[in-house]
Amino acid sequence: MSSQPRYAAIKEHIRAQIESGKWPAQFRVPSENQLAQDFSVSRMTARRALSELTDEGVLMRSQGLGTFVAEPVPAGSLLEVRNIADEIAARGHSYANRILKLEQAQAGTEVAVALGLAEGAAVYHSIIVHLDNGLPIQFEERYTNPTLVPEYLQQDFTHCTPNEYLTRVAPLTEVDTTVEAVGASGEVARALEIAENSACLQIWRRTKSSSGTVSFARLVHPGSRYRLGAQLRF
Amino acid sequence: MSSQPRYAAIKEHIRAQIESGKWPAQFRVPSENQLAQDFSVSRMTARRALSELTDEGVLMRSQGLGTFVAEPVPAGSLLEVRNIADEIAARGHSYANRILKLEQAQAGTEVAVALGLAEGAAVYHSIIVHLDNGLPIQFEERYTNPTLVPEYLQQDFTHCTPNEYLTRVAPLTEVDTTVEAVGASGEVARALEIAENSACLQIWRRTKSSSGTVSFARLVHPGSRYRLGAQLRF
DNA sequence: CAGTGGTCTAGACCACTGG
DNA sequence: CAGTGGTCTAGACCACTGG
Repeated sequence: MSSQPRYAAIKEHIRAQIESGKWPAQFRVPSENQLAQDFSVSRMTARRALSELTDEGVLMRSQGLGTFVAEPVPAGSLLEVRNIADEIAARGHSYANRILKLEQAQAGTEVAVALGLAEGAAVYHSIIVHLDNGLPIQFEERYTNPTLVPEYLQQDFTHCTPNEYLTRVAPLTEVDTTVEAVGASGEVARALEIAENSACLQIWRRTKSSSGTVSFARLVHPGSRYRLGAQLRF
Repeated sequence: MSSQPRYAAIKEHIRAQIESGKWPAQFRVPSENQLAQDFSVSRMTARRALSELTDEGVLMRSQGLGTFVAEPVPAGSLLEVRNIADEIAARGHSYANRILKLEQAQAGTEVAVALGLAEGAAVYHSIIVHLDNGLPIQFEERYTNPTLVPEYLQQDFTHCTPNEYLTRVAPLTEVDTTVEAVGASGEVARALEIAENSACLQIWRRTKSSSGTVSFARLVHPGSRYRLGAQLRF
């Protein structure tokens, strides 16, 4: 509960003000000294909250002037986290999936780091293949933090994707995305019904809510059947 | 000269060790206490250097274990159009390129549609391979509208990338981006020095300025040598 | 001038890892 | 156990901005 560091609590408070609209873009946030007084912490701790939010693009700072709420980043559809079932439905196609795995597992190094857990800690592990008009279009391997989403294994993912479920029970506050091209491994090739080593778009996605890192997913799409798009305006 | 903060000097020193190869990936870097002693600073200042490099993805830290050099991951941004030469320079690597083509051509159907010209109209066509530390990292094929950028063919692209030149002469107002995975064609494989059909990240980019569609580019990256990343916050 | 953020110190206590 | 990183304090001096 109160295991959260104090600087994190201050960050959360500031985020909440911005999200509620109480602090719009260009709003001047309290100074380091003011926050230190309000939260009964040292100035260095208040400063850490402001500095990290600045690094994250949420705030802007100017020496002698103060700290201000930054303009929200414009994001194209490439950058939204969309639910694959909705995407397929929007194209007027039929959606279906195959649940290949849904179990508890132990976190390996990479998963532990991504979820902020100890190596070997219990995690929920799912592998689901999503079909567009009967054709496999996404291989979704996902590791979920059991502490934050204890009911994960009990869900019926045939009618509600993990993405849909997770965004409902743990609203997203932050998403890290990496996109790369890889050749299909044997496991992925079989699941997607494509040739081994054929080019695939692989997306790594780490989703966080206010309570911590919720989930870490690898999404693999056959290169021939999927594209990501975005329109940016300046 | 000495106007540089001390934590920045420590960061620079660590970066130099990594770039010179003296500290390879997984190498254990000196502890906070050790650095504090070596540089005659407080632990908090040494810590700041390590923390910032960790946030930047250069180092990895584990409580009780130590701080280690991270695996290098070149990552472009999904959110902005960056100049590949700047990206490479930002990683502390050397940039070079090979100009394979720079000529006038006739627009095919796809190019004509993308640039909003008639089929068969004159366009400028360039193919340039960009190298990161001597390793091909991007195959850039670009079609440019001669009406909007008449001086394109006269540029010296060995020292200024097309991207850099175009953003200078025709400031961007809009960019359409599509990302997909493809197997390398023979031409691309030869230029990037990779095996044919190996997985590549292919980016289509149409850039517009206030006067119209300036340029249409296809950027192909070896899957193993490039990633796109984005951090989104809500 | 008072207030702001930027840097820095010399301590402290804690959780965690390995031997 | 000694060593590591994670958090935090209560001070300090500085450069910068506005009034």
